[in-house]
Amino acid sequence: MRGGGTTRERIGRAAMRLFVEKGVDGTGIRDIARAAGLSEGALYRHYAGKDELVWRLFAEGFEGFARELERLAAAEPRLKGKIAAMVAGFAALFDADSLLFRFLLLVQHGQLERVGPGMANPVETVRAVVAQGMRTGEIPRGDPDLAAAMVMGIILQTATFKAYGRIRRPLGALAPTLARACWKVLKTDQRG
Amino acid sequence: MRGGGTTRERIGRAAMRLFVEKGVDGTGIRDIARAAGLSEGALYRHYAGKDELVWRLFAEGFEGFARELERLAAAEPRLKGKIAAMVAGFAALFDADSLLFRFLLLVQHGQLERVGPGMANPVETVRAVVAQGMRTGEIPRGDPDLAAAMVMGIILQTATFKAYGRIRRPLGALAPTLARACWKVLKTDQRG
Amino acid sequence: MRGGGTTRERIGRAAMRLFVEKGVDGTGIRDIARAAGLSEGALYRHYAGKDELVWRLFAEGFEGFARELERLAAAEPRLKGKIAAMVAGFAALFDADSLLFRFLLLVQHGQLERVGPGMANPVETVRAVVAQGMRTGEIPRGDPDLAAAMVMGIILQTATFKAYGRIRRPLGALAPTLARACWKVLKTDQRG
Amino acid sequence: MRGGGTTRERIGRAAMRLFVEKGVDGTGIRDIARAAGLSEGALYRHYAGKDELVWRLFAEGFEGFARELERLAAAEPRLKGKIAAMVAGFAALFDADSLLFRFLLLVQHGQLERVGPGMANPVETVRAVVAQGMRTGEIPRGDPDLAAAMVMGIILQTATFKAYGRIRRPLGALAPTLARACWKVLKTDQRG
DNA sequence: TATGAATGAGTGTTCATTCAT
DNA sequence: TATGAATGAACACTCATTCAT
Repeated sequence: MRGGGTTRERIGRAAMRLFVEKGVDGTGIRDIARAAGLSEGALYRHYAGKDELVWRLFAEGFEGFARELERLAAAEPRLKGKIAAMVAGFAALFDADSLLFRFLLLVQHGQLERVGPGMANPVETVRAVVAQGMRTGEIPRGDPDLAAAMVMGIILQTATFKAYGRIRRPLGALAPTLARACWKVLKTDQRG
Repeated sequence: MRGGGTTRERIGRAAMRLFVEKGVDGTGIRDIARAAGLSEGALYRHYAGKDELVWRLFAEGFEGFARELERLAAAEPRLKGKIAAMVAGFAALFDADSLLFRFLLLVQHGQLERVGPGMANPVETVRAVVAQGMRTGEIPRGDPDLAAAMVMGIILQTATFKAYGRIRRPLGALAPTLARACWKVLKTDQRG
Repeated sequence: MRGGGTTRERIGRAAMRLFVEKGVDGTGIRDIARAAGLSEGALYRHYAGKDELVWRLFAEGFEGFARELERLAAAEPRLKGKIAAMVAGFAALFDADSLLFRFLLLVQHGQLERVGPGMANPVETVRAVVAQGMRTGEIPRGDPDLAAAMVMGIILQTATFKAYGRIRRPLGALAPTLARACWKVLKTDQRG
Repeated sequence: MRGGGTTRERIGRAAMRLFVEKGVDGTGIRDIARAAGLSEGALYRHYAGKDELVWRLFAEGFEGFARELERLAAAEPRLKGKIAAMVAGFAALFDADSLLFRFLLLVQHGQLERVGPGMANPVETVRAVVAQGMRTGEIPRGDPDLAAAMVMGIILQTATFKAYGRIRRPLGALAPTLARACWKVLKTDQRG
């Protein structure tokens, strides 16, 4: 077991890096095995197949992050604080593990249909927080999906620009600005 | 030449539909040829290959839409109007041709590196409008990329939610709300 | 198209020969393609896959032979003649195309479950002729499956010995002897 | 050592069952190891490899049964009795251990070339008994291989039908009928 | 003796592209 | 211009066997 962690983890990180660099379809089992330092056949001791590998990496990151978001939001009593905490959470994930963040962005559209209703989900978490804020009157009533979309868009598109190098500062440094922007958007009345 | 338009156009639309439905890598030349009503070999009379087909479809849509955005922004004298017009332009494209919009969203990350600096580009258009607004003092100074990211995010994530069925109204109906949200975000001071 | 017949037929004969020589599992698509003088990929233009190739070869031979047996039996008015004609039919198939005969013997156990009830079937043909003979009183009543088993066994085991080289004469020369043996077996009372 | 017998025997029985169910090529070492309750590597302490495992199972059953047949035939003074005893021996093996019988039927064609001339062999035993009967004048002279083929066919095809469920009674109950049929066949003059 | 990770050659199959017709 | 058979390299995956522990 060269490198840190278990063989399974080594495979996972190598795969994630390649997926982000070359795309999932552009990355072969051979590439992953070579990058992880073992043979193709050995890989199947640790993951049932390529689809399963992609799914496991996605599901673990997706659900883990969703739970972190839930925790952060729950620790704040009021909506404004919850939004700020969640934005900071997104930024922290990106800064701490931008590979994982970019991987999640990359593969989400192919994996979301496998996300069952019982699985923790960052989108649902944001939507739920926003919807609750509408019920408590902290923000104007409106379509919570639309509100969640705008908040998510502010965060994720900024992360995308960062990933492309259009933005140089760490997202953590931008989190207060992003949070303020999200808050203003949420305070906006959705009616004409 | 069954169906409207030239053979080349028929191929393009058939391919675009399949790419959106099954992904670019999940769609074979044979699928496209069958859907367009010709043989595999004949397809190569119209496009040099699969990569070229993807690129042409992307480049035409991308550049065409960028020029439309430029036109819409140029027709408005002041920043607020430019933003509203561009948001309405995004919404109109989605409502008029959601297949093209979703195709552009889908393949952009694989194609952006082929977009040269001389090519019209919606992202650059938005960025340029925002940067000009900062120079004229219509909005506070700050990082124009960050501002453009937030504006693009509000629009594109809403379109994504719409594509997933999370939002049911046509984007045209939401455009005023989205424009107002964008404007508030742009008016936000980026400094802590 | 080197060699006689269509490419599809060339593939079929090459495959059949290899299957008999090395077994179905021992024969790879690569072997078949090489023996048929084309590339692996091209083979899939003609057969959907290896299983399909085996099945088509089996089904065509199996059903074709069953119909020939039916025809031969139907041309004789009495049971003794039907049995003799069918035995001669088996022998003629072996002598004319021992490759096909041996192929059918080889793969039958893997393919019989795909043989639907609507498909002509040599075993059922023999069984039906025997059962009819029991009804007409030409042979003693008994279990028609047992009677058919003994008749088939006399024929097929002799063919097997011939295939192994234990028997040197062509089966056609042995057919009268085999038919006589079958007839004696059928005349035997199955009761203690 | 769970279950009866040695580990080696447990492996052998598990393998034999899987071979009959799924075919030799369709059964992997991992399947066998799992079914026998040990690991893949451990299996190699007991058998040199898969081919060796198949061969040992075949050779033991084949030779053991041949010797049993020899014993049964030797205990009878006259040909008719020898034939009846051997038929009963086949039936008894099938009824007592149909797994072994079906395994022998299944793999014989792949293994017969490894059967050396010094090895006891049911086919040779039957042939020798028949040939001796021809010499003693108990049955008409003729090709002993042809006679042996017909006798073997009557028995083995009936066993095959039994294995497929076409025949429901135990073979032991059919043995007298089969023996009578064999005897009639042997009494038949092979000349036109 | 037993384990199961690792190997490396092998499997059937797919695919973008070419080309004779 | 159109066809579709052919190519050849790639693909994900399986397997019998070995070996460090």
